[in-house]
Amino acid sequence: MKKTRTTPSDLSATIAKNIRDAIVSGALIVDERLPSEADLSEQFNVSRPTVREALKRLAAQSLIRTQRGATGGAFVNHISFQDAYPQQITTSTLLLSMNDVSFETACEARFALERACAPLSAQRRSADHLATMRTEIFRQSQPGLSDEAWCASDVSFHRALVDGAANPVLSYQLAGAIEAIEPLMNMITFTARSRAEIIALHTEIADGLEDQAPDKVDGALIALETYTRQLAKDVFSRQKSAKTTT
Amino acid sequence: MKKTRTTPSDLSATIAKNIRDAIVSGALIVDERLPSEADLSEQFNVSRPTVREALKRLAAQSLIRTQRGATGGAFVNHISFQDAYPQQITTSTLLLSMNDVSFETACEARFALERACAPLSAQRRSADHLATMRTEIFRQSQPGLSDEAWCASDVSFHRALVDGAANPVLSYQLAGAIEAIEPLMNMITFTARSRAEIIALHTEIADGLEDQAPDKVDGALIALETYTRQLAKDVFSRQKSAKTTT
DNA sequence: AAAGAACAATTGTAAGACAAATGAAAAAAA
DNA sequence: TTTTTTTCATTTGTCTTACAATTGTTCTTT
Repeated sequence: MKKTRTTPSDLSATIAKNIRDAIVSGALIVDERLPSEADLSEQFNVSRPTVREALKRLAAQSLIRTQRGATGGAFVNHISFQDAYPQQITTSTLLLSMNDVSFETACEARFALERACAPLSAQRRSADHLATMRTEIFRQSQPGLSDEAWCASDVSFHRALVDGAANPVLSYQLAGAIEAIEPLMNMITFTARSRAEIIALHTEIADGLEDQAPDKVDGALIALETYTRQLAKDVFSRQKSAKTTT
Repeated sequence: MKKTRTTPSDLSATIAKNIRDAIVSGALIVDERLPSEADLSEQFNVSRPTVREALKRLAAQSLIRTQRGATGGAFVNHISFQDAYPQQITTSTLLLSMNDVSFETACEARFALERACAPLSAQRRSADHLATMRTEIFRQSQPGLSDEAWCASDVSFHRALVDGAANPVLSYQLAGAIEAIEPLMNMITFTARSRAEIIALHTEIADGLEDQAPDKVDGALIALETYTRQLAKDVFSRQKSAKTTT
């Protein structure tokens, strides 16, 4: 071994970490302008392309934004919950698809989190949230609704429930769980019969929230979870038997 | 306007999105090798530095890893929950610090999520989880414990609770919530008196889990939330009065 | 004084070069 | 023949230089 090699021979990663730490620790505050790429390359003793690679890493995490022109540069980004949603969803989706998470596990997590929101939502939900849920229930009852549209409506319904809790931290956390699991849900809610059952439970949930009756909502969510898991079990066993007969 | 300008004049972002979509959609599978940077720059008709900026964006999201050498290149990464934790925590931390999330809101979310895990944990917690919790409680009872060590121990305790639910999706979601809120918690748990109270509640939680008594755990968590919020209120009002007298 | 033109600063992109790593193939030695 | 060494080709990591595009500022002209 020639050198101690504390650096992982990846300057752009090192520089990115350096700047990221400065942002997280508060040394760089929101909307503050970073030194220009030329200045940074001098400070860190690297070339401009290397600095740029580091900045792109940070941009990928929405930590900075860049602007061209005379007064341009890289600025510390204000990360809103809105901005963080897509990243959260992308990561959650990949985590589920790459780690052999069973439907059971994903479903359990999703409903556990959603049930955590329900009491708060029953307490605070606005007329808007209730209206959204009623609208989505109506949409779901339309016979011609495509599977994709059904799923989108289902997501909207449950997001309204979660948003009703009026806690952005919860909404953010739940967004990943609900949206990432939706593709898995797609497979099991395509028959008219299951739709009718789910609509009935959705109605019970909306009623419970309107009446500010957390127990009623909780019961409906438990029923919905049970029903969903039963449907999934049926679908999977049917797939298996179809495979053996072929 | 000269052009339609669908491209935001940010080639590396466009290329990154292109490849990211291929990964998320499953067109590129785990451990598959991407074309070399030279090939990619030909395919996308851009220079190699631009391709590299795109790849660094993906690397920042842990979507790919790169390797030098003859058989090297960029490979689609297998994202484990373990890998995703730090990103989740970084993002959550910044979201809290940048969005004026009140302590009340953060605290409410954290305990709502944790209480969602508690029944599952009471059902499935292993001896290991219980042992970890007992160990941390013991550590917390040591008089000389620094504030930092106390907080770290507190995090370990609650993570053991959450991990006891044996649901990686829940553990992942909670990691962000618990760890990101910890800095806020730091401010309020520094007196011996509050430590003693918290240790008592921790013990109640551990007992409840050991006895597989979810209601007992839930009660203790509610008490802990109430106590924490009361402490926070006291600290803030004291800060305010200190400010006015100065 | 107002409008327009030139200017300067900064990021975005390109091209070419060399260094470093690394596996594979070829050559040499046992 | 088998093992070790050497060479080599491929690929990423980094640097240098250059130019294009954008945009606020300053100067000039009307």
